[in-house]
Amino acid sequence: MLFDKPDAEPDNIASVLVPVAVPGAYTYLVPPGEQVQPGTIVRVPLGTREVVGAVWDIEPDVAINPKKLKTITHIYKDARPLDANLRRFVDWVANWTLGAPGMVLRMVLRSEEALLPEAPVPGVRRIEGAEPDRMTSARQRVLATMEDGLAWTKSGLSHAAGVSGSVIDGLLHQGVLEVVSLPAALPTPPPDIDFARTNLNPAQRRAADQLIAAFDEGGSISLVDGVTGSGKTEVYFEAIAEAMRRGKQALILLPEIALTEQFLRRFEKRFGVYPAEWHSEITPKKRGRVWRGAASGDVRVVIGARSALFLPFVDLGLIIVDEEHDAAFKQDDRVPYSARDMAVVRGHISKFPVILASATPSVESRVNADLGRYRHLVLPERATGAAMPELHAIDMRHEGPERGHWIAPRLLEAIKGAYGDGAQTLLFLNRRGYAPLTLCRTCGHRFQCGHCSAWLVEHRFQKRLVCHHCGHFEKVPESCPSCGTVDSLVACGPGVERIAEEVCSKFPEARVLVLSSDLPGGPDRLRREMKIVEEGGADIVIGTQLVAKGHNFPKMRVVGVIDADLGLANGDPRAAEKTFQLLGQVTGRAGRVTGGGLGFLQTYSPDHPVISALLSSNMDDFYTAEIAARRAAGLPPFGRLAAVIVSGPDKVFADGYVRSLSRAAPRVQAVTILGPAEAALAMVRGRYRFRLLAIAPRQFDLQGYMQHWLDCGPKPTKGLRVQIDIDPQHFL
DNA sequence: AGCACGCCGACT
DNA sequence: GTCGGCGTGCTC
Repeated sequence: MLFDKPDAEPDNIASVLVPVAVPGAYTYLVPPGEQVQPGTIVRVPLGTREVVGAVWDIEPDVAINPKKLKTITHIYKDARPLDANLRRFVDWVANWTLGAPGMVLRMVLRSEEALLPEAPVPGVRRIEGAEPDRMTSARQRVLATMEDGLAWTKSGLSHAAGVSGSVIDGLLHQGVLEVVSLPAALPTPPPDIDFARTNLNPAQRRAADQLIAAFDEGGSISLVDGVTGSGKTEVYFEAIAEAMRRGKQALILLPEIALTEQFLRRFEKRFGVYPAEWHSEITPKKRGRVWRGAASGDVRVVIGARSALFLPFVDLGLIIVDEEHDAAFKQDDRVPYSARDMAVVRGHISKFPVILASATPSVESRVNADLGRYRHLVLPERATGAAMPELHAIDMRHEGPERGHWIAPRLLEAIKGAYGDGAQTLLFLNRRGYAPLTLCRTCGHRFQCGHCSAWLVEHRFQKRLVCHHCGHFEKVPESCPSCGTVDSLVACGPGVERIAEEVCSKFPEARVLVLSSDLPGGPDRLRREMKIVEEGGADIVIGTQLVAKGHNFPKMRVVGVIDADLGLANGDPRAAEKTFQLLGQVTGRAGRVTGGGLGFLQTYSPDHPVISALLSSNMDDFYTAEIAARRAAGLPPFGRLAAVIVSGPDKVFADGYVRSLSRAAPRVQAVTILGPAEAALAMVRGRYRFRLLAIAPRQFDLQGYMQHWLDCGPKPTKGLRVQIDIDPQHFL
């Protein structure tokens, strides 16, 4: 076929990545007289609408009829083109996740406001020589405040001079002041490297020095592995200071939940200002400012949730992933990625250091450290000098509480002691509601969710039976729906509400607080209540896993884990790891500032490697045992490939399926996690050992799918997501 | 007939 | 991801 459209000469066309799930870039005509380069952000027609995309380096692989080509409708000249490293990163992530590059680009271009320059702020300035008709004391104060001749915003001026806005309006009206345009405000002023130097203890100093030395290595990874309270944050703050000294920007990634006021205040204490924030709840206006600030270099330090990893930093020189073991770094929808792994990739591409920090590192990070791929920096002691809490097992087989109670006598004694001294106790049980299972005493009927076959959990405050899997709920009935007997329903096992009931009966005078995500009032109430605990406004706190994260409770002396075995046998190959991390974080809350914390683990299996490692306070015991256990179970070596695959079109259904599967066949284990194209390919090519641990909700030929993918290239398949948890180290 | 809903394919 | 087209099935 002959295409002879003279306009479609190569210099008039451009590859544009559009934010939709198509396999590659599309071709557009560049408007006459205009110029674009790779990275230029443009608006293009796509189907019936217009979308924002970016000019890309890759050539479209299908030649299309030049007559079909549409023309770029707008070039965002005020937005800095995305640099080559960021473009490589986008391509890399797309390849890794089997996703469309356009969908990854979409994560970069998530702020529409960012693409246009911010409207200048109106301000006022003194007109040289002009005087008001009458001088009043309010006018006097305004003019005195403006002595320096600089321009002010109206609100800033009225505040500074202590007058109302109408005084300024009056002066404007008289021609004494004029309206001028002020440049838009920065999202935050630059941090001051020398604002308040921290006194580091020798271990912290050594770690900080190594992090600083890492800047000369052009891209290396450090695992900062320190017990709760060891001052990891202060140590990596020194790396941030070093990045700034070298004129580089820094990014701190935190799991969403930990984006707390508390952390921002710590940053302010060291650097004099709050860092720029980036997370899902930031307002569009601020979002635009931070995006633009990152791209222009006006913003030097960003603290954000995982999506901050896709900001277009002009000169990024450091990424810190704090609480690197946290599952919140994994995105499960749209482009499934692990921000921790992709941070490592971004650092590798741009050749700058990446720091992973945790008191309970993930097994794969520990393995990478042991193998020498990561620099391993250990902070063995609390920075304050406070001792680590003394942990004790309470063997429920021998010293458990009486029937129908859940707190063992020894733990009760400890609570009593702390309460008597005015110190706080935390009781941890990772189970919301009153009781996890309700059954009929007469006929044995068990309340089950009609959607997903999980047990319905009684929530006594709300008078409901709730499915914790799919959110389905129903009223607690008066009589058994199966045999009709009235008053025959019995609650089995404890939830936090039931523990609270027991605590209240044993300590009727104590101030008892339940911290659970499902209580009415939402995040605001939780934030308030966390603050109450922090300030000592509660004596006994009963909490689910949300007490494990982010917050620091300085007055907590005793921590009691009601059921330390919970979660150890739930069919997830990471069960031991997750439990270790959770209990490690929770028990770390004890005695963090006030010396001599006490921890109790109520357990039926005190010899389980997770429990005994926690008791020995030697974290290495856990990693050694866990690595050996996974080897023995035939799981592939870490960093090669762990696990599996599959969630179906309906994730709830898939989860329910996996649960019932592991109940029916305890040896079948399942995980759903994130993963890479290369791993899938390697799997098909037989380069890696793997074991299929879970099965898709429907009969699914994984091997066949992968082969097809190999033969025909990536093809989005409806209703299927391939998710493999693998460490990108092998592919860098 | 008229419309709500779901599935499918195209989008340069 | 988003839209339009088209089929199915149900209601005014």
